Amino acid sequence: MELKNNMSEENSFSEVPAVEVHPRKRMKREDRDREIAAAAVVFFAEVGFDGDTRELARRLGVTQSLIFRYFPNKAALIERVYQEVYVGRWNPYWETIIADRSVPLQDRLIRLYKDYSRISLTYDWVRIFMFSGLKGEDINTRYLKFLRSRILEPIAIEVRAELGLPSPDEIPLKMSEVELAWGINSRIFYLGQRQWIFNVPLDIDIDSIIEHTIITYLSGAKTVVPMLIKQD
Amino acid sequence: MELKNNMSEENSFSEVPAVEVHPRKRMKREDRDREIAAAAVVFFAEVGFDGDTRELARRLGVTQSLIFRYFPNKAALIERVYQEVYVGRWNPYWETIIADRSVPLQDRLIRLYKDYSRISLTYDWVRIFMFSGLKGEDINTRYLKFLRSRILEPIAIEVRAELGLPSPDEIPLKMSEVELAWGINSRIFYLGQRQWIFNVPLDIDIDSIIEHTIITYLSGAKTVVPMLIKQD
DNA sequence: TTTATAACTGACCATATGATCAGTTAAAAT
DNA sequence: ATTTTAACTGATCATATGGTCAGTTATAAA
Repeated sequence: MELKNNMSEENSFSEVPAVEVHPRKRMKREDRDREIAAAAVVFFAEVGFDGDTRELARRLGVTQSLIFRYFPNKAALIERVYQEVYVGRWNPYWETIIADRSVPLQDRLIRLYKDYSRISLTYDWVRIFMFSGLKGEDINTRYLKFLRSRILEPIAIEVRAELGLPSPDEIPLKMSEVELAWGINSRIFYLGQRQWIFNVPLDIDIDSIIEHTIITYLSGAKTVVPMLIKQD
Repeated sequence: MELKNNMSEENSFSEVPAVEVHPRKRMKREDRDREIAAAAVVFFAEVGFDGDTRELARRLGVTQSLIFRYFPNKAALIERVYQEVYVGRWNPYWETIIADRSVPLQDRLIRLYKDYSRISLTYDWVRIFMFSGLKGEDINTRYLKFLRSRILEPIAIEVRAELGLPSPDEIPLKMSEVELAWGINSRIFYLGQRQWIFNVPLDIDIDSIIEHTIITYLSGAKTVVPMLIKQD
């Protein structure tokens, strides 16, 4: 098997110009804007939000003052990075997979998390997420609340159905059932942290781990959830 | 129930003086040294290692220059913080709990992780761990390798015994079995991150979550591990 | 080819921060 | 009470960094 040489495609059209260091000198406002934003994501993911704007400019092959002609101040640039990463990379498709009862639940969850991990186990994503969290930004809080309502609670509901237990209309979802679903996400996210933050390699491939995680979760849910919904 | 007024104990002896802002002016070298180190842990946990030494000094009620009479430079102070947090808080007792087969495995694991979480789900611990990881320090890598050999592999071995499967002498531990045990830690650690970094409150108490986590893990292991050790 | 537009630069400012050191003073030794 | 020790301060330096702005120049319109 040989790698396709995509160098030959260089002069093809592209909506978002890749972050090249030696392109033409002057760019259209919109293009340069996107270029700076994209480079900022990578740069801040690497060094954190205390990263020097001069260094960012150097990587872009541009003066530092130019950055401040596109963004009023550093905070605005960081805000833009959040938009790119948190808002821009969410895929509504994930929400639809979960409820599709024509597919076995185990398969749905595996498919969901394999796809989700392609975004959220990225170097950029994992590190930006941690840097912004540690900075005390509330965007993380909002993201996780969103995740809870769009992914975790739906999963807990499907588990009820799968196990032939009463629907949430009859017995409302317990917090502990949702907590159990957090377990999946924590597992996945930790993989990203090991890879991109702690530098501890994963010994087996991510897709296998995801499969085991889902199987473990469902297996555990079968044991634990019936107990949980009986408690007052 | 009333709060005990411990103000009256103020002039009692104490080995390590608490971080008081208005104690006597001059301290013995050893005491001040410990005081600075302790304050540095809290301070850097809060704001990160880019935190200003002047601000740290202000919190100690001391001049900034004093800090540099106790530590040659900021890097040395940070190194000291690592010692306090990583080395100083490890409890060898954890390693002994696991192998005590007079107690059911489930109980051992629950006891282990309840105790472990009292340290590693601390505001200071969780945040220092992330800040140092993001800074690229290899102490995190070393810590996790240590954790793997002292906690996770032993757990995987006990699971083998519990399930009546061949011992590691006969069939060596698979990476995937250890990966499964990582699942427990990832779950626990994520709780800490939600609390102390992402500001997403835990809806139920940590001890319950730990119990569910262990039950889920063992339940999943029963399903998955026999599969794993059969693969080539 | 000339003109008009706006992308871009270079020099500069104000402030923040790690680090140094000569000198001060509380507290222990005499 | 006096001397000695060492904990501590205050002023200062060098550099790094966010941000500004007058002026330059590539590029497209005329």
